[in-house]
Amino acid sequence: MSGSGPEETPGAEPAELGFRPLYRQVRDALIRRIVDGAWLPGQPLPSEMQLAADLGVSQGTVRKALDAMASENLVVRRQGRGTYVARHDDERVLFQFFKLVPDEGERSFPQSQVLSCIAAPASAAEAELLRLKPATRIIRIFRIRSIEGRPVVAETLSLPEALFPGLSDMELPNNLYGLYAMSFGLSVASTTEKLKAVSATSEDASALQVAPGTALLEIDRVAFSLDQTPIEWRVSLCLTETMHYETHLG
Amino acid sequence: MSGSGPEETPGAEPAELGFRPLYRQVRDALIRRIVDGAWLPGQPLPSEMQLAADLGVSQGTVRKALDAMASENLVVRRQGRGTYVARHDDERVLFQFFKLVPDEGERSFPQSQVLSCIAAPASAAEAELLRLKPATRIIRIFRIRSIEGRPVVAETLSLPEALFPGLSDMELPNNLYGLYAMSFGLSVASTTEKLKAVSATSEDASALQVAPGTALLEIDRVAFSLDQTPIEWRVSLCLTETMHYETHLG
DNA sequence: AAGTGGTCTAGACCACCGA
DNA sequence: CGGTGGTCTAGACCACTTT
Repeated sequence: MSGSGPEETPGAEPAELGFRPLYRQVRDALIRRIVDGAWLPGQPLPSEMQLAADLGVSQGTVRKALDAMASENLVVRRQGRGTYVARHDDERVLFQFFKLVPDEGERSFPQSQVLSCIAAPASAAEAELLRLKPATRIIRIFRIRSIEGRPVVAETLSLPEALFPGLSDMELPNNLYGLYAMSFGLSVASTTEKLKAVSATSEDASALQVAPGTALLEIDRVAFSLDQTPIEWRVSLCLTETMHYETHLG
Repeated sequence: MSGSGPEETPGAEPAELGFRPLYRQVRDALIRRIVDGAWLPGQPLPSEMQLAADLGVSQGTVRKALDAMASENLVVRRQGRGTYVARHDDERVLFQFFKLVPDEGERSFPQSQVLSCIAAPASAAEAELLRLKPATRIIRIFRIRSIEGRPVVAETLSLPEALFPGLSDMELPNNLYGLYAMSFGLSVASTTEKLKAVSATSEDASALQVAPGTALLEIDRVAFSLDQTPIEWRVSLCLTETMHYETHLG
C-alpha cells in the first residue's frame, strides 16, 4: 500500500458515503470476532503482525485499533506477552462498574441473596429501556446484597429472556456480569446510570431493615453489550450510611 | 534522529531512572506552558510542525502528546484549523463536570445566589482535603443554585485563599470554574466525587424550601488543577425530585 | 492555493517476558 | 534467545478550513 484511505486492497469497496478510518474498521472487525466468540475472554489475540497480515493492513493500523480497544477496556495489553480479551471477573467489575465503596476500609464485593427470579411479559418501561417489542418476555430478578452480613442494596433486574435462555433455572452468582459473559457470551461493555436520592417505602425499608423514610441512593442502570445492545436494566436502592458512590471526572 | 529513546538530542540527559516516554515528556512540557499562561484558553497552539521543531522531536511524537491531551480534554483539535487550549466556558463545564440533568427536557445551567462568602482558618477536614497546613486561611462560600426559579442545590465551597487572592471581594458568576481559569489562571482538570443520600436537616430544608427529612443527594467533590493540586472542595445538597445525576461507565 | 490536523505506512530500536 | 508490545521517526496522501 502506498499511502492512505480505505482503499488499495484489490477488490475493496470504492470509498462510499460515511467513511470510517481503516483503524476504526479494524477495531470493529476485531470486536465482531470477539462477540462471535473467535477469541474467548482471557485468551490472547494473535500478535499485531499476525493480525496485520490477516487483515491486509499495516502493523501500525492494527496497533491503533488495539490501543483504542485497550482504552475502552475491551482488551488488555501486556508488554512482552501479548494482547488479551478482557475478562469480566470480579476484580475487573469491582473497579469498572461497582462504584459503591465503604467510607472507611477496603472495598469489597457484596454477597447476594436472590429473593425471586421469574419470567414475565415486559412492562412498558422495561420494553422501552431494553428496546424490546411490547410484552416481550423478560426475566425479573429481585435480590438483596449484603456486606458483612448487613443488607446494603435492594436490587431489581430485568433481562430479555431471549438473550439469556435458561437463566431463570440457574444458580445465580454474586457477580452476574461474569455469568453473562461465561454462560451466554454477552459482555457488558458500557452502562448508563441515573442517580437519585429517594425515601424508603415500607417495602424498601423492610427489605433493608431500616426505618421507612430513610434516605436511599437509587441507581438506575442500563447495561449495554459490546455492540451497544441493551441487555440488562437494574434499579439498585442503596443504603449510604456507611458507604458512598465514588466517581472520578476529567 | 535514528530511531528511539529519550536520547539523541545533543545535550539531552542520559536516560536516567524512571524513564518517561518522549511523548509523555512533550505532553508535560506543553501542560507546563499552558499552566504558565504561554497560551491562554481558547487560543490556538502552534502547529504540530512548529512544536516539533521547537522541541526537537518528530511531528509524530508531538501528535501523540496532543492526542493524549485531547483525550484528557486539555486541548481541542479541529481539523484544518488547529489545536486550541480547552476553554472552561459554560458549554464545556456543563457536559464535563455538571452531571445533574432534568428527568425530562433539556439540560440547563442553574442560576446561583451567593448567601455568604467569607475568609476563615481552615477546619481540619478542609485542611486535609485541600492538602493545606492546619488553620491555613481559606475562603468559604455558601450559595443556592436554582433552575427556573426553583432552588435545587445548596452548596458549600472551600478554597485556599492563597490561590484565589481577592476572590472574596469579587462578583461571583454562575460558573465558578470559568472564573478560576479566567481570573486566577487555574483550570479544573479533574475531580473526585463521593455521592450519598441524606435526609435534609432543618437548615437544608429551609434553604431548599422543602420539608425537613426530605431525601437529598449529597455530592462531595474535590477539584484538581492541571498539576493535580486540590483547589476546591464543595459539598452540594441536591433535590432530585425532578432531576437526576447522570453518568456513563465503560 | 496553502496550511492544518487525520490517517496510513514502513522501518528502526527498546524493554519486557518466557523458554 | 526470539517474540511481544512500546516508542520514535519519516514521509506520504487525505479532508477540511481559510485565504
